[in-house]
Amino acid sequence: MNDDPTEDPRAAAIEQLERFGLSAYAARTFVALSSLGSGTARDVSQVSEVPRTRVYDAIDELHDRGLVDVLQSSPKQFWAISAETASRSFEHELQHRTDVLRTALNELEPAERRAEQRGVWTVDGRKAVTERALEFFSGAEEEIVYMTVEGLLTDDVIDGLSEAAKRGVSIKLGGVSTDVQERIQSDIPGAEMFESLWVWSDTSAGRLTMIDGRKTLISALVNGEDAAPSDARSETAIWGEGDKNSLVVVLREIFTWRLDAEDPK
Amino acid sequence: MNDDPTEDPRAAAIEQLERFGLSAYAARTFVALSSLGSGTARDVSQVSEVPRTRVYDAIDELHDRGLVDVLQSSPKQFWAISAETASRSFEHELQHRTDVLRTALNELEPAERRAEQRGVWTVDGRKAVTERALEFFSGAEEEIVYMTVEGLLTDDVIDGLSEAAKRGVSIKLGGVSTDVQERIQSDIPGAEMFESLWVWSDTSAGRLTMIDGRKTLISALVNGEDAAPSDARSETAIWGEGDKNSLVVVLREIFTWRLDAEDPK
DNA sequence: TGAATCACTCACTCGATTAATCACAAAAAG
DNA sequence: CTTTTTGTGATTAATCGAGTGAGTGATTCA
Repeated sequence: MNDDPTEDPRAAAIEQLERFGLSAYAARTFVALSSLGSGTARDVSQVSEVPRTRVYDAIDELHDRGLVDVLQSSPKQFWAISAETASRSFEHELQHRTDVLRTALNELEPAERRAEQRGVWTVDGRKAVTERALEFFSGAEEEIVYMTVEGLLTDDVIDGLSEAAKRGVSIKLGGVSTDVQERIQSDIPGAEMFESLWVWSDTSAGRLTMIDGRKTLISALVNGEDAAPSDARSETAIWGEGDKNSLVVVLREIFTWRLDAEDPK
Repeated sequence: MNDDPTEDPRAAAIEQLERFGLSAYAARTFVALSSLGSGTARDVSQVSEVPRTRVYDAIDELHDRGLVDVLQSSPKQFWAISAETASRSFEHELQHRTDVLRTALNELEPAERRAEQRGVWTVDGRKAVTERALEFFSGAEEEIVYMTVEGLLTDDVIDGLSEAAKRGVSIKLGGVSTDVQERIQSDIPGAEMFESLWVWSDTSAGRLTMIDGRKTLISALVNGEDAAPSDARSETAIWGEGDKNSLVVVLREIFTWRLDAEDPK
């Protein structure tokens, strides 16, 4: 995947257009026309490497989508709408489609989702794990304990915690270096800090959180299968829910013991 | 296409998920799991009509995307993230991807886009035509003449005109029935109304606009190839740009003649 | 006016992706 | 211990789209 559009804008644009549902020819044709402004099938074919005879189909596709206008002459001339207009057009369409998806999924979602869970679920990938943690935060009612290595206390996590704090949830944060604590104190006024419970600098340590004493998530940083020793470490996590959930029971034991020891009421 | 997600939410959700890049199996599996909350491969297979042996691959795909968590037991249990979380996830991803597309296209776009155009370009489809008209509006510097049948004076058009008016562009509006004029006067304070230049109620009439006397667009309402006599009439338009553009020349003649006659300075 | 080039449409082949089926080993259940 | 169920892997079938080529009509240049 090409994530940096400034490096190879051509390839990046083509990739996105294809993934947005355009055919390969249509995508390359549009990109060619975008940099050309306007031109004939021949022009397009030369810069896009699309067979000239197929440019016409591609143009049809683009014209149907409103991305290209056609000048009826011989040879035909094609004109691409501006980058801004095209982007807005896709933005609107996709926004609309996510709305459709949202209402459809809400429509079929069962009223009650899992009250008590036995066993331990797995989540992989940093994004997914963060997402799950945030979801847990938003369901918190009384207390959130969150212990983490530095790198995983990202802005969205802080936002989530601060949201919960505003609702009156008490926040207990562990594993935060002293120099970052200042900032946290301003972002999440009520947050209570505590020292790491163990040697948290262990290379594979990730995060560990407990919500209202009945929902927990614990993660570790791992190197992907491709044993690249780079710092592109992904994250894998397990979580459990419910008062009698085994993972919850164990972690609750540890947490209450340590927290009480540190902060004796 | 299924545009009404409340009618058949299953089909609507599946379609969107597929178009967002999931395989057919993965889409149907996720939808099944969403309505189930959680379940085994067998459960999923029964409600989704996905072959049981293929559910596992589908789950892999979904797990990689962070849409499904897996409980390692026998039989394995699968759990779908909530409708809201899933929708947000897609929303973020697509937002990011349109941003990538936008910067990539801007990167490629030539500095100067067509100064003078010979010939007449075509645009089809109401959305595309409106889009083009709005683009023209945003490029206006002095004057916009816009003549239209009632149905085509939509909110986005009014917004576009009002934006231009704020920049100091003078607006001349034609074909607006007296009862709607009131509202226009409040939305676009400086707008100047004029009577239709001809029998504008002609069934196939669409809209007609001229920007700064050097850019014009004229449209007609047409029935699609599928000769359904319903009111689902689409729109087809032609436009031209440049002082010497033939379409521009002709329309400018008509407009200045009629406008001067009506509004003698 | 005629020849030659060019533009466009249409029909077809090939290859890749993916849906779908089947066979088999491992694990639970009775 | 037998029987059913679960999970993995391999294999086939079908679908879609990229790529190619033939053929017709238009345009240009001699």
